[in-house]
Amino acid sequence: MYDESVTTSRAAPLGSRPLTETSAAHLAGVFGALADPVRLRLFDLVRRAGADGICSCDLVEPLDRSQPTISHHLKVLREAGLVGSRKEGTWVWYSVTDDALESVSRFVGH
Amino acid sequence: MYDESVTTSRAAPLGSRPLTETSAAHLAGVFGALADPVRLRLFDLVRRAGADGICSCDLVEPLDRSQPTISHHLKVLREAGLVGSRKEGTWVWYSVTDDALESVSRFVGH
DNA sequence: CGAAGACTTTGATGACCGTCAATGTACCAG
DNA sequence: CTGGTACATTGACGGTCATCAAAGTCTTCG
Repeated sequence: MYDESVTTSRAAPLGSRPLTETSAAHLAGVFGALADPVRLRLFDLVRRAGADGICSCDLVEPLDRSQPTISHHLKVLREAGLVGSRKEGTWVWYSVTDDALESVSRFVGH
Repeated sequence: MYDESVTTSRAAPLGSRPLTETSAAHLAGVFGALADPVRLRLFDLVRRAGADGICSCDLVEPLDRSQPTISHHLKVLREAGLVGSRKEGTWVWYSVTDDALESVSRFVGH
């Protein structure tokens, strides 16, 4: 069984070279960080918080996961360069960093 | 140990609602399809082939994986809506479909 | 028909992932 | 110091994934 709906039009970034093995690995890492529903919604919530960021404590309940699980996912997002964290007293504020998203944006092409 | 480099500026798509559980699952699926180095380079090669597409037989050698493995990865990309296939005689031509990439593009926000 | 080529599917294996309970660590209030 | 709060880390468990060899399905050609 084959898919016959093959309508293509989007061009690859012209003038650029095919993905090298290492840059593919890096990009795949970023995509991997976004390849989980919980992390996606987590990232979405953080992004909506804007420059001020959002407290980690406000991310547990809306996602209906245990606190260690949220902590784990935030770590993954942080290590992928998608979010940054700032400790303030007892709690931690998260906000997005544009670096990783820009790699994605450059790959998908506008 | 905390990451102190928190420079945020990218705004979330204004006027849109937080990601629902189902749309997050769908998007995560697309990201998951791109979360592997081999699949990323595979997709990159297909995209570079343009509207004509590229024969599956020309995708095995440059990625240095067994032919069944390439076939498997192409299936993942196809089921994610990232590429389409067209059978022609004995062999199969792959080309990109913009649908899935546009979901990504809309999410990352230009 | 029979052989060969191009893919796909199956089965097996080792690695990785999401999740939570339990525990650990840092900070604040009294 | 004691208790409580906000996170992070550890350890364990079940599930999924990438990979290949082997076998199966089509299709073309003689």
